[in-house]
Amino acid sequence: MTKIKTRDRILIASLSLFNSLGEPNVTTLLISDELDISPGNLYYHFKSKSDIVEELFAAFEAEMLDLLAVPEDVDISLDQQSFFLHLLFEAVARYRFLYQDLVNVLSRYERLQVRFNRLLKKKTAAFRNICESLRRQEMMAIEPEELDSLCEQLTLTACYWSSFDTLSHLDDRESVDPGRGVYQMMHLMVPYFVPDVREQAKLISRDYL
Amino acid sequence: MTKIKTRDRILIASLSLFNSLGEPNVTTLLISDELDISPGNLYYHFKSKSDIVEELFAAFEAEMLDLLAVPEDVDISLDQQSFFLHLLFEAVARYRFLYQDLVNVLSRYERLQVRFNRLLKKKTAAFRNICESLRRQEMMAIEPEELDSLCEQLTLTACYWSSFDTLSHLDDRESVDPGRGVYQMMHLMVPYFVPDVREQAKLISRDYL
DNA sequence: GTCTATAAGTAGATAGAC
DNA sequence: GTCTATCTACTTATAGAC
Repeated sequence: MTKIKTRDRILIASLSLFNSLGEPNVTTLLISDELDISPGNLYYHFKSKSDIVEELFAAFEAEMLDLLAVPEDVDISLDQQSFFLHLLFEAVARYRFLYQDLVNVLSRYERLQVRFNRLLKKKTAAFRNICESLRRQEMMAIEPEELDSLCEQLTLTACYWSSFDTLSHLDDRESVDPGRGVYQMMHLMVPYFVPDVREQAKLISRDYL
Repeated sequence: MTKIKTRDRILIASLSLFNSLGEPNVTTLLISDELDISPGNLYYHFKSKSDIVEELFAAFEAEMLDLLAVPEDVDISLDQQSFFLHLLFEAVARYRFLYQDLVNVLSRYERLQVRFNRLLKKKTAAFRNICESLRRQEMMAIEPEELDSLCEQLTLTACYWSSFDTLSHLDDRESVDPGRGVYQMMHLMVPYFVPDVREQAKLISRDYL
């Protein structure tokens, strides 16, 4: 029986509530209620609600920066690539409250805007790295203009897939399955793979359905 | 000098404020302030804030249903298709407040959920119609599995492009250029066009940059 | 560290005069 | 139709006892 510190319990409960109800709909009172602690106690650990949000964002940011540190000039296999996508979608899903009401959240916590944008840029850059690696290995054939468009599209999809997916079942917002997202991302790249690789990629992608 | 009724002025101002500040950040007081009328006056015309939101949604819904009534079994040209996309992005941009904080808005105005989902389904169906028309004309070559994935991707992009685009410049949220969105949508389809059409589509798409 | 009590501010909405 | 004044409810945050 490990005893989790109250401070951490607050973070965990907040993340869970934010994800299922949307950050703007979660009050500090609701968080403390959920944990059976007093609101005063919550404010002993965090001087404001925005501190909680910012600390959760920092955790997300750290995870993403770690994940997105894709080395250049390395040969990436299809399996590594789909695994990367899987981890990416998993991380986004765990902090999906950020994306569900993105404009609202970013406008109320202005300090996050720059950092969020930096993550977006890194994401696009990571996709570009991957595509260029695949091209060097002659697995992918794509023109520069198409590559730009594809990488933007991959970034957009990485951001919004899970929100888009939850739209279909807004009633139960607890569970999110990252699989369809990975499938969709793979299928964005499929047309640009050379024929052999294309079939292989389709096979891999189907595992994610 | 036409005199616009106060009721309509409220709708217009609300839409504008919702789009630029995000619906949750716009209070009824702010709306009445913007119009130099009293909050009481606003509540004379609308019995609640949600009435304003729902009336704006109804207008959006009507526009979309009109636009999405794509006839089946009709030959669609590339130009018609890109024009359709243009109109679609324009409509979405004009009501972008709905998409910017979609989960939040739909969870606070529950009655909109079903209707929004219906629009989403119609959107996907419209894209499917278009693609199948292009396939019948032998302009597009695509397998069933790819078609499913493509139509979903088109729907996702139609929903979120303008939100995604505003992320880059969150400071000035007044103007939104639908062009890039159309370009991006065209480029999703480009790989599936037959070679001749592909070049033509690329040319058309560049006009939207 | 945790509680209770409460302050301070803001939102949506109503009542009643003009 | 429009205004002023006001109510109620809720949210964030603080003070001070245990």
